Amino acid sequence: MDPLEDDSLPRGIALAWGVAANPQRGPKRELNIELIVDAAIQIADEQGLSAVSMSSVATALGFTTMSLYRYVTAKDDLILLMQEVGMGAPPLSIAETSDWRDGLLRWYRAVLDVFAAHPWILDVPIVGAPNTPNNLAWLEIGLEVLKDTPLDQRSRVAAMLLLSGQSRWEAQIARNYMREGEVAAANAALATLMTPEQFPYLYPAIAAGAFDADADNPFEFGVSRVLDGIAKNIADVSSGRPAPPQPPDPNREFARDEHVKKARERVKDAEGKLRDARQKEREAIAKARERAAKLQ
Amino acid sequence: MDPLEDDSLPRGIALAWGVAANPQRGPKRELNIELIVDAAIQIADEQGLSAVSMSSVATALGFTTMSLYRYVTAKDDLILLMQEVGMGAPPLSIAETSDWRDGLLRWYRAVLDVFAAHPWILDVPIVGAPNTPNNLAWLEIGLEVLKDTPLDQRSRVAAMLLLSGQSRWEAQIARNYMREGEVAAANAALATLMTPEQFPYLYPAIAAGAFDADADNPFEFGVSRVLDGIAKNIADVSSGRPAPPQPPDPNREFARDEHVKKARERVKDAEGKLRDARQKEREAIAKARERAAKLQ
DNA sequence: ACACCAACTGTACGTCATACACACCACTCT
DNA sequence: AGAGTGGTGTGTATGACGTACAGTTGGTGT
Repeated sequence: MDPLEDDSLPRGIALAWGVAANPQRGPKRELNIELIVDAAIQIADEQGLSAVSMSSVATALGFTTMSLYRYVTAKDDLILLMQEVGMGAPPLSIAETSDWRDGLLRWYRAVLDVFAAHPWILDVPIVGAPNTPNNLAWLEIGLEVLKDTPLDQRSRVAAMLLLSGQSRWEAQIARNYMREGEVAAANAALATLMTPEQFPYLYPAIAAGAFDADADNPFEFGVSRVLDGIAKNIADVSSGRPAPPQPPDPNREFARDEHVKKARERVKDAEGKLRDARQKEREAIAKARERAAKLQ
Repeated sequence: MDPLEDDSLPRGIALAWGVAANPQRGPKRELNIELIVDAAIQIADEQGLSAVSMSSVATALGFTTMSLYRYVTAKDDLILLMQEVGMGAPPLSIAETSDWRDGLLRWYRAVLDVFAAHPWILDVPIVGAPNTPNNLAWLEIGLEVLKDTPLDQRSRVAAMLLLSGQSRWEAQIARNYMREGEVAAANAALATLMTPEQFPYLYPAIAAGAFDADADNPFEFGVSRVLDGIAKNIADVSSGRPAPPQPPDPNREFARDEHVKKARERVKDAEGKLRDARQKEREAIAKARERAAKLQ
């Protein structure tokens, strides 16, 4: 019946695109994926992502745990679909402006709204580039906002990626500051632990309340900087000026793989001695224990 | 012996600051926290954070699982300490420049080096504002870099927070693009699924290779924008010009709590009907099943 | 009519974090 | 010196979790 089916695709992705093969034979299905995902989302909304277990979802639906596996190959699939459905489609009003900056700000705020409604989305680990319809739709509408901009394709995508990251980060921070009591307590504890000598620049900042929940701090500091940065890039490009290159990092004169390996080595080396010492300590303990065991 | 002890502090934090109470009585301790944390880090370095279990760490050390609980109240403590130790102290060379922009770039690259060496740090959930020595030291040195800047305390902290977020995000992305084969495969799959009509702006971008692993794309696009944004902010402040306010969002005229609640409601409302429908469907199924059960 | 396969159930397994009870030990106080 | 106490590492147990596997039942294509 369903002409679209593709076994080569991860089941979750296939489901998200609605191209999963649906079998014809056998008893009629009593459940469906939307129902399952929806139940899972409801649980996550109410009790957080960690409360979403195959069993909790199944019981919410009145089925057994294992029945879900007829619709989803693994819990990861379910999580992926939750994220996709939870994000939803971006409000089209985002693109209803001719000012790219206004548009991106709308985009950003819309994303933050989604995160406010479904905070658990922030707990879903990022697996790779977006490849499900709603997630791509968010990217799409962002690119539409940038359409009259002189940026090239790569830069547009990079700009949207940047904004995505910023929105996630901001939402993350906001969530942490949700419980204000904890913040105050943490700040107080911090004050007793850190000394002005240890942290000459940080201490006064905290004393000045820079760590408190946003009082008069310009609320959207982060996005504003990001948008300013994009604006500068746009201005540079449209004035034909090449973006001034960052000063090269002596350790970054390699291809990416190479570089990461290098960095890894450098840090590893730095930690090497300490590690070796501890390894030895560990071995010494192990030996001592063996000896003790033998004696006994 | 240890004059510093504070029961009111979460054990993990106390340990990080080295102010955890160390008991006098009883048999000599065979283990110590550094050893445990170090073993855990080694496991995470080699097999990822998910491979770190109380049992795996204990066996690596040659002790029983439960013995670790004499040093750590819960696995979360261990994770917190792993993060703290994994971050390490920031290289002091970061502040050895009089140019804030250069300094922040060094800061950023140093953080990326750490993430390259310990990718699992990205998997450690952010719990709140940094409150352990090394994490604060990173913030501290960032503030030092900004010391000759006209920014006020809050803005400096906000700027560092922004840069932190960007570095995490960039590292996250970089990690995802590590497995290039997968990326290519995903892009190919995507091409078969999305149509140019559905995604008029995105489709050409992908076709143009905007999704491919960084080829000629300016490598540090994100940071460059962020630094440009901070530069603009600095310029504005030092020229006495007040930062131009973002256009107010009609939904953001409330205090933060209020706003989040509001947003939550809006999205919830939007989804309400769908949800209700599905809830009803679910109930209908449940009833049908009950009836069936009774008949049987 | 029959064969087959699919939908849901039930049970089982391995892993995990962690509670709790033990046996043992060293410092402290008498 | 001897007892008491609170600490050590160990062993066992529990409940939650994801999911493999083996039914049992029921629809559909032949």
